[in-house]
This record gives sequence, structure tokens and C-alpha cells, in this order.
Amino acid sequence: MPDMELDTFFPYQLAVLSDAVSRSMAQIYGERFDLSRDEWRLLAALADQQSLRTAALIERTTLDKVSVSRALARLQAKALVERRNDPEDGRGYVIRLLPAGRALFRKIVPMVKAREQFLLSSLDDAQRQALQAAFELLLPRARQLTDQG
Amino acid sequence: MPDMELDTFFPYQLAVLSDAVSRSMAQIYGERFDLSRDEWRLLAALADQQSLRTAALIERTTLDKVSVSRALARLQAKALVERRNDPEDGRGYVIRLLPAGRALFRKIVPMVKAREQFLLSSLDDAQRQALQAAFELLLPRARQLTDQG
DNA sequence: TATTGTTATACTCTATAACTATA
DNA sequence: TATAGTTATAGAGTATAACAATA
Repeated sequence: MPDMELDTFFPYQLAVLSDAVSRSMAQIYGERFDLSRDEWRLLAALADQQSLRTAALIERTTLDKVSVSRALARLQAKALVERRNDPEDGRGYVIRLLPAGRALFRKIVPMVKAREQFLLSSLDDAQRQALQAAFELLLPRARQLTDQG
Repeated sequence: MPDMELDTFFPYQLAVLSDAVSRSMAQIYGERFDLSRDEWRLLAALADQQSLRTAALIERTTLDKVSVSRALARLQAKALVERRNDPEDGRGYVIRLLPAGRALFRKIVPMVKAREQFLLSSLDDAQRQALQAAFELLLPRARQLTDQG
């Protein structure tokens, strides 16, 4: 039988870790503050910007336009963001955090950052740097595989 | 505004990478061989064993009992595995790969292994070791965070 | 009374395509 | 004719609880 130990198969390890880490973060923005992952990502993408077009949000969150459209509608219904017509393109919108959205984001950030720090504090500097490098190298390769079919 | 660059937020980087890697693998077992992720994991868990009880499958795949029950039902319908009553516990089953399941698994393994190698070949030893260390150190910490709420 | 595994239910996500308004 | 964004639809995955059979 070909050797295929699930525990040592890189994509499996990665999926298990990512799932566990995502859960630990979603506990904060999801359970405590009732945001979906997509809503949380949009808040984060908007937080350091005056405003962004929808297209920029799609790019900065790696979500697709349908997910962004729906998450924005929910954020707007909660009065966390506002959407205005883009003066430069009548088909598009310019999105901006409202004060309530900004306040919510400010409340959440220290909590998720603390969890991130708790995780990363178990690694030394060399390990963190290697991990960063690994992310940068692996992501384009994985996308290349998927694109080539 | 608190500093919260999504691109440098570890859980986000991890989720994006894991999603991209999973997609590149699912293209093989999913699109080419019509297996769900859970079915694929069960085949892998069974492949190097004569037989396994359901409880062992749950542990080895990090799936829950509902997912395992449903994925096994599908694998059985495809005649890839067989389920027999466990002689030692009338409530349980003993699961075994059928020859067709073994043959299918043998066909898929080299393909996903090749993709895994293509990914990992871009990393040097230090980077690979850092990834391994990250998996071992971060996973229990992430679970600890989730468990403590 | 507790445990194994199945089934039911409701909910969320995802993928795709169709659609509208504008370019 | 192409693009930005919305809406529709169907399928897949997820969480929870209820359940039957056995321990």
C-alpha cells in the first residue's frame, strides 16, 4: 500500500490547524459580537481606510463579489457601514465604516490580537520568520496548481 | 485606530493558505474521483489498516460521528468499504476497505503526493521544520483557547 | 443510566448563473 | 458589448438534538 499517513500529510495538517485557529478567533467575533467571518474581514479591511470601493474590498479580503455583497448588506442593516454611490462610476459604491462599526472593531481587535499573540508566543523568531516565508512561497504555488487543473 | 492589517494577521494568512491548498487537493479527489473531503479522509485512514472501528475513524480523521456516519454510508453505497457488526460490541461496526476502495486510493495517492511535493519543494529545511513545529505547538494552543471560551 | 451510531432539522456556505443598471 | 453589483437557486457542509439499540 502506498505510504499515506494522514497525520503527516501537509494539506491535512494545515486544514486541521487552520480550522482550530479559525474556531478560536470566531469565538470572539462570532459568538461574542455576532459577526460572520466575512463581516469581520470587511470591517478589518475598512478599518484603516477612509473608504473603499467594492472592488477593493473584494481584493483585500480574498472574498468573491457575492459574499462581499451579502456581508455588506448585513453590515449596513446593522448600521456598521454606509454605502454611497460612487461619483466616478454609477454602477459602483463607496463603502465607509460608520462610527458604530469603528467602535465595534476597536473593541474586538485587542481580543483577537491577544489570541494571535498567545499562539505565536510559542514560536521563536526564527520559526516565525520561516513560517512567514513559507506562507509567501506556498500560496502562489497552491494557486498555480489549482489554475492548471 | 488599532493596527490590524489583515494581510499580516496570522489566522487570516493561515485560512487563505489552507483554503488554497485544500482546493488544489480537492481538485484531484473531488473533481476527478468524485470523493468528498470526508470520504477521502476515511479512505486514507483505512488504507494502512486491516480494519477499524468507527470510533477509531473518528479519532484518526478529526471528523465528528455524524460526518463519519454519513461519509461511510456514501462509501458503502459506492462499494468502496464494507461495514460488519463488531463482534465485541453489538452497537458498533468494524470497517474495512474493499478491493475497489483500495484500488481507488492507490490511484489517487501518487497524484496528491505529487502536489504535496510540488508545494514543499519550494521550502528549505528550516522552513519545513518551522512548519512542523508550528503544527505541533500551535494546534494544542488553539484548542486550548477554544476550550476555555 | 450511559454510549454507539443513525436520523432529523435547521442553518450557514458555496458555486453558478441570471439579472439590472451603467459604461 | 462589457462590467459592477445584486438576486436566485440549488447543493454541500455544519451543529444540535432526538432517537434506537446495546452496554
